[in-house]
Amino acid sequence: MRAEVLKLGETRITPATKARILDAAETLFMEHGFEATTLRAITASAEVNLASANYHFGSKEDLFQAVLTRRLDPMNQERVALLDRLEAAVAPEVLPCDRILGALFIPALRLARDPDRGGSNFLRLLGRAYADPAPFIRRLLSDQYAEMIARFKSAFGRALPHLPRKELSWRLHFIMGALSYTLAGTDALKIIAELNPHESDNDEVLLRRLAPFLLAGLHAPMPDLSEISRELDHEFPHRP
Amino acid sequence: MRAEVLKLGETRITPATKARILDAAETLFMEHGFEATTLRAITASAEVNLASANYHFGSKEDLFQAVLTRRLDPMNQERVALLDRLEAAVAPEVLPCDRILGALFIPALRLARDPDRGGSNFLRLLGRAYADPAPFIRRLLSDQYAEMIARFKSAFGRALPHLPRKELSWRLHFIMGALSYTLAGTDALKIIAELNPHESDNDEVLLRRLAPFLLAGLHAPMPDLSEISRELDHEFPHRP
DNA sequence: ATACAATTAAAACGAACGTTTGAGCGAAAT
DNA sequence: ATTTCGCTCAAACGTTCGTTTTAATTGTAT
Repeated sequence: MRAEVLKLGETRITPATKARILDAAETLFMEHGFEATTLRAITASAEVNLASANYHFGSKEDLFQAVLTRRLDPMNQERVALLDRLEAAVAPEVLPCDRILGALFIPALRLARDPDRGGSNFLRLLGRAYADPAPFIRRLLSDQYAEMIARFKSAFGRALPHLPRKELSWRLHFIMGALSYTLAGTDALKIIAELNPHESDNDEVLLRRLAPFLLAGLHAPMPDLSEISRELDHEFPHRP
Repeated sequence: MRAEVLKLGETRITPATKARILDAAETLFMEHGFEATTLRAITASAEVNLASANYHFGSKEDLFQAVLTRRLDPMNQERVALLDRLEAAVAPEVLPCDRILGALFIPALRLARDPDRGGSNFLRLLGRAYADPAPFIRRLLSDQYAEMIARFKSAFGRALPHLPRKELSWRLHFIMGALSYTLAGTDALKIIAELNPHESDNDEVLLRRLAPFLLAGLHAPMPDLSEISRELDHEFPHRP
């Protein structure tokens, strides 16, 4: 069938076709999402034959997975490695929240600044994938993120020992959501917010703005979960 | 062609078909997204003829718009109306941030608790739509949100006079992002966070947790946007 | 040179999509 | 009683999708 592994002694280089398909797919998946992107558009953009996509990657879903893992896996490994080093540097003291957040953000920033690794295109694709309802995408992200999230969660748990574990889980959920949503860069709301889209901040400045916002949220007091409906029922007695 | 408006004196009731299509479309669009949901699945679920969808709504995009505006328009009107009343009640003093956030959240909570208005299904659909790259969806949301966002932005501006307008725009962007992402309810990350998905919080408790988180973010200190690359270049001198 | 496996190329496959058609129906209007 | 009109229905339209097939081409080892 297919053989991607080079046997010993062979000098055949990896064909450019495969990389061209990955690059084109990354851009088009980012622009239009998974369902709305066709293999014909991808192979046309990559200037390769249609059948090459199925030959090299199997199915469209496998291609999407390849596009995602190519960049996401190394980035998450960087995140964990950076967190390890930062924690080791201050041991046995606990690493404060802002440094932990840094370990989460800096690898994303570095990826955004490196055009050879997809630049901000890939981060947008990642943000979109977060909100995609397709089961195989959710499974894929779960697998890719599980380790990293667990590692950061325990780090945050040490930095915020007073915070109940369940509340911490939710706040991490909010953080990952805000991060992915921001990176997805739906420009519709930027325009709403009266931001000039042409002189708009790049991803770097954007994450610099997001970090203090989320840091403050992490240190927020516990929510009052009692008397849920009081305010709710009282605010709207009648139509004005 | 088509006539939805009843002439004077006519007593013909609105056919159930139209509502059945809207309800089925709401659920299916929520579950699978716009592209992956077919008109055949919608009409089959609604137990109506396939052509009925095009007859009543024109195109698939128009149907999606009808599903969205049916609930979103009234909810955003409620938000603005509630904000007006809260501000009038404390005038001439400025309304504090937590009350403004309440005006943003409470109508969403009320919608989530009302099964007749789509319950939490619709909020999930809304969250998904936020991240959808399709241009017509982005245009649609821009139109639906523009007024409401502008109104809340000026309210927050009065409550946070020290905050630069651009920073406020971004924080509002983060808030709407976190809100929609949370409502979208991608369960993949809930599982990651080791939350029991079966005894999971409902939308009401969820928003109660989100509100203090975002409130703290609003009051966060200004980010330091100088020396952007210092930390970045320093953290990774070499591979370990 | 010959054999062989990897890759590309062109064409076609069946299925599923959004949409349209035209006949038929029942109730209101004339 | 007949016409009109909103609506439903089964069927088909043309297109496009992901994938497969078959043949030609390439480069490397025998």
